[in-house]
Amino acid sequence: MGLKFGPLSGKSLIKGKFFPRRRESFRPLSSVGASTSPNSDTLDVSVVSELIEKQQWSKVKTHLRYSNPIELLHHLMESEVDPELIFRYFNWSQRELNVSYSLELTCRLLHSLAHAKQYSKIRAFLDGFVKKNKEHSNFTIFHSLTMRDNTRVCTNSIIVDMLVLAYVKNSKTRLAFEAFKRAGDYGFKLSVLSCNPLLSALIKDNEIGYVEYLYKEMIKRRIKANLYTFNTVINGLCKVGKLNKARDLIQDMRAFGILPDVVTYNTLIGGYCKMGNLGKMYKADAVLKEMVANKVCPNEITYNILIDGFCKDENVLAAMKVFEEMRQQDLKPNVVTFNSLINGLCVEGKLEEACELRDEIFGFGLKSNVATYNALINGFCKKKMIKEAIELLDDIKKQGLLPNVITYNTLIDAYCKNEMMNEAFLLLSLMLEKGVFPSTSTYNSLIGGFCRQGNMEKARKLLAEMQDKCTKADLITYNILIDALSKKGETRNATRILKDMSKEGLNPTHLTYNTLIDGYCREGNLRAALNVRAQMENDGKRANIVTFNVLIKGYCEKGKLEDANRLLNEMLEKGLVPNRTTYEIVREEMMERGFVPDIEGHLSYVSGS
DNA sequence: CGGGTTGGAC
Repeated sequence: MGLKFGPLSGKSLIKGKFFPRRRESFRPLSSVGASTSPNSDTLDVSVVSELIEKQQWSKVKTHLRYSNPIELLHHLMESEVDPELIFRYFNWSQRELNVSYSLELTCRLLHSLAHAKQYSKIRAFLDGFVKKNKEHSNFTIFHSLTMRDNTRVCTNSIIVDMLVLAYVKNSKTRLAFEAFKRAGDYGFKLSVLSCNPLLSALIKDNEIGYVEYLYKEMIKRRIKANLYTFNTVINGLCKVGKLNKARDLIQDMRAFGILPDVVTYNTLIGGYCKMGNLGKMYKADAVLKEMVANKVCPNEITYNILIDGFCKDENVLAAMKVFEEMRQQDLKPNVVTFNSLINGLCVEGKLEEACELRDEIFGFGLKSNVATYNALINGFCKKKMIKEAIELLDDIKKQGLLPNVITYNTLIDAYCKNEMMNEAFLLLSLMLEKGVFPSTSTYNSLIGGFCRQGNMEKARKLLAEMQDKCTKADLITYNILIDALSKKGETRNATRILKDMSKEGLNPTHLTYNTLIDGYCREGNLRAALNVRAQMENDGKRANIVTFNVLIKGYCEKGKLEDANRLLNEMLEKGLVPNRTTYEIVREEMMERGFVPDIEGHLSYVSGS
């Protein structure tokens, strides 16, 4: 391997301007050995590398009088110097001499590190690199990686793998995803080791569309998916309620020779438990049976998921049965188990039983935690027993526990819902005093409180304040504002908010659109209401039962009963089943005015159910 | 070569 960059004396990149060569007048004060005496303009690489190894940086510095740092790096790389030592010099010179190396040179160093299997060094470098990197796009990075033909695609792939991982670790998921996409064009073959964390990050960001894309792309590129990959993707699908797709994936994994494990089934059971619909626990139970049939043994987490599911279904009795079964299986309940049960009792309003259960935790060799108290506080708040809830705040401290953001949010929300805004703000200052940072939920409660009072000015002010503090407004924030404005008759402003949220990259839901449609209907502006419906369907969201109810009511109130009847028929054609609200509208708004709608036949069914 | 999946409270 020849010196590509020529003898150092001839091709100084900085032309001696900043590192003037004063061969005659300069003598080092000390040196490692006789040969280190800089008496020629040829640099002895072995000497410099020895200095680097001993971390004698001031001496390395003296050698830089005869060459510049970039040349020295070139020189070290052309010699057989240990890449780890070169890397040390690279870091030191960047830090202490403020040298900035070209991307190409940096990539060459990464290659030699990869070749020497110094992977942790590459990871450390890339971590720092993505933290501060503002000037290099994935495109330029990939370009630099492939510049030299003496490198292997496989070495590059490892580096790109680690780059993706570094992006993910530094919460730059968008860049990680972009790198993944581009990697395919460059022929880099990524591995599960970066794909799996990327999948998890995308799920955390609610980017399920990208999760599905990534999964399909992995199969296409023959990146070997493993059990974690499947479990992660299944988790993503469950999070957005795509349970059928999640189940299909279990078939996919079998086709790949990977068998579902306890995590797979727990995830799927959890997915069913989190659904809001009726009979969800029946489906969750079916998965449990399937799991056992496939010889996968339920663990503590399986039972906790089921117990929580039944509790959320307001069926503490069933939850208690599962709890008993759990103990029969010799599985130990933990504090999560109890918290779920306590929460279930609280939701059913059984506060005494909930408190009793809290007292039993200790007997199981367990200690209650802040979540235990949060569940209780929530129970008292929902019964409007705010004084008792506040007293629990003292109990938390007595137990040596610390209230967290959820504790404060629960109480602030209770104050806001009971029009006690002053108390709510007192708690806000208390939490700030204690160093607990308000979350989006905190602001949502406060904004909701002002909206309830019809004080839109203060609500908007809070929205601005939260954005100032980098607390992101979420879907709920916008829904609250749109709802309040619609109900106040400020539909124009509500529409403006809808536009704002889209600008923020938040997708309006059925609820968002329906709220706005309701606002226009209340104003009697049916044309605008229909426009919003069209916009919603454009957005891929089909009118649901609420949409129709709101519109039908709007038409009835304008006396346009024929049009209301037409909507009723359309609703049935679309396979939507009228609910109680539909029935009430038809009875109160249509039949009392002597109008008999076509769907009369359906009504007896609805009213009877 | 390295990383990673499931459970509780607003």
